[in-house]
Amino acid sequence: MPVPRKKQTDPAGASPSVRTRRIRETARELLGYEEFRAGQEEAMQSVVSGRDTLAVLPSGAGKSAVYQVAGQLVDGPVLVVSPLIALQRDQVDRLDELDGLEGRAAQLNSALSTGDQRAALEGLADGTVRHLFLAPEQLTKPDVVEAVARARPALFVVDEAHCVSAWGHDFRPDYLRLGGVIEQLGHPTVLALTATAAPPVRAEIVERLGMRDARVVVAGFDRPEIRLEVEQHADARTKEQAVLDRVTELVGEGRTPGIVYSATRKGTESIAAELTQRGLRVRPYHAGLKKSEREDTQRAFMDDELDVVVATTAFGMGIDKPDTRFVVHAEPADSVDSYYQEIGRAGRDGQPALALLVYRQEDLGLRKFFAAGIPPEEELQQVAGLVAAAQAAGIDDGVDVKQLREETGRPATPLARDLNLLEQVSAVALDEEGAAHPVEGAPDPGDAAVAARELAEHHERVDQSRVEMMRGYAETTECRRQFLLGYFGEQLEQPCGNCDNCDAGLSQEQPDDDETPFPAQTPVQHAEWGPGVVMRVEDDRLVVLFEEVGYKTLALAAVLDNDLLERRDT
DNA sequence: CGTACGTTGTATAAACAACGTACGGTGCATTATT
Repeated sequence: MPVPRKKQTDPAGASPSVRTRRIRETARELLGYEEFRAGQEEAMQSVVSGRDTLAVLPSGAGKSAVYQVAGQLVDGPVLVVSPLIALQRDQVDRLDELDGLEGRAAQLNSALSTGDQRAALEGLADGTVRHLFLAPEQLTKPDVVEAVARARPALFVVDEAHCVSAWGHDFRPDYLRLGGVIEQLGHPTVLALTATAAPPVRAEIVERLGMRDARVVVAGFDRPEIRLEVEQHADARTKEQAVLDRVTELVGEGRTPGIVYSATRKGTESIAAELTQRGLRVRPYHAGLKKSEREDTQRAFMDDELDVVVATTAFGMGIDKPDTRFVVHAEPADSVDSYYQEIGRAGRDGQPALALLVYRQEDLGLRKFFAAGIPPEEELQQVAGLVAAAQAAGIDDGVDVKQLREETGRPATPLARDLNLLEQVSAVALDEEGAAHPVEGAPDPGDAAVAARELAEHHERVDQSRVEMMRGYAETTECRRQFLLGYFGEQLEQPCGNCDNCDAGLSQEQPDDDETPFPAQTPVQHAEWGPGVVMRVEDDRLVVLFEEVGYKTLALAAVLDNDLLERRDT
């Protein structure tokens, strides 16, 4: 039986000063906070006042505290969408340790017995569960959505919200369905949390989640304690040798532990083997290893039993070891966003740390390959056709991924991606249960497939341009920190003095706004590429982020000589 | 997109080019067997 909910005592209209007091009291009582870190209180204020909020807070800045505290002050349970089961478990454990919250947090995922899954939803219904953690995939199940809706959640949290943008398009398409779920739940207050999101990623999160009048809180991005270095190599063998030598040297100096990122599973194995040979305490880590092995490696890393973990991107989210002293990349990341996320795992204790990229231009090729992925037009046409056919056959329930899987023999993930694409070009409509229905006036399946493919091509262009920005970072001759911060829309006035380019005396001061025709953040228009925003100004080059084609680097002389850019009013 | 690795072709033969092909990351949930 649902317990009648308490009358709301702190309506959205409560005065800011009352809110401030209650937030501070709760933070002190619950977490022992005497003061807040940058952005925390502002985000809590915004959420408690009932406003949709995107908080971009640096790693380790206590993002969870925002929903832990705000969750106590809102009128209803809190749903937390979290990408990994391991993360859900950690968060539940952490909440369990807090005074007065024992047993009030639960997770819902396939690692639980059916009995425990049912218990979680029952706890939500009777009010004993205050925080429920789940992955987006759970919210495609009608009975889960129904149970959640009945509990009338007051706050819908999307943790690691950059996943919406990074994974939604293909890898985990259910991330794109969250906006619909939020609507179906009557639009509780939405809180999106992430450590790393460049301006276009922020915009995409807000749009995809259907956030209304979103308050965007961005706290200081800079991590001055992380020294930035790039070592260039032409030859593959020399490059691997450099990785081994630099890591051995760091470990020899006692600057441990560290993480080495490699783009492939094979790479992690071979680097780990070589380093072991040199007497280092090393283990590889990637998604192809046994679960028990992965867990033990992570535990060993946390318990200081290892000098180095050599890993693919599988090692990351949820790893919080503040005294990590270095992050070395044997290959570039697929974007500056990912790179910053990965190096951000070093030096969280505020002590000096090193982020070293050992770079070969050719290694970007693998990233470009991963960034490519346009579904075949025939497949899109077939899916669109099957949806239309179901209508013609008088089946009113629509077509869901399960049926499509049976009829096409294809795996669920690409089919869900296809439906997302077709929905975005208004060829089908997805209902609350994720089933596809034909749309009135929809293009025929052939035209729909063409439009959907074009949309996928657009994503691919943008993703490829993000890889190009990674090249930009690796190859820039100016201050690397200015480059990184500029990418995230923050300007650093002076060269940082803590990167290899600054040491070499290559860095220059950013030109003043009146010294350059297109200062950073200027909205511009390009004849071919359309509207964009200047992200970065170098001596003789501009980096512009275009809405349609992503990041482009332009020679300033060519821009001026040929009038390539116009200022745009916003 | 780039690399590793296997096959073909060359034609005093062995070694080596030239070509073709397969492969590469992230996790949820679900299902069928032990």
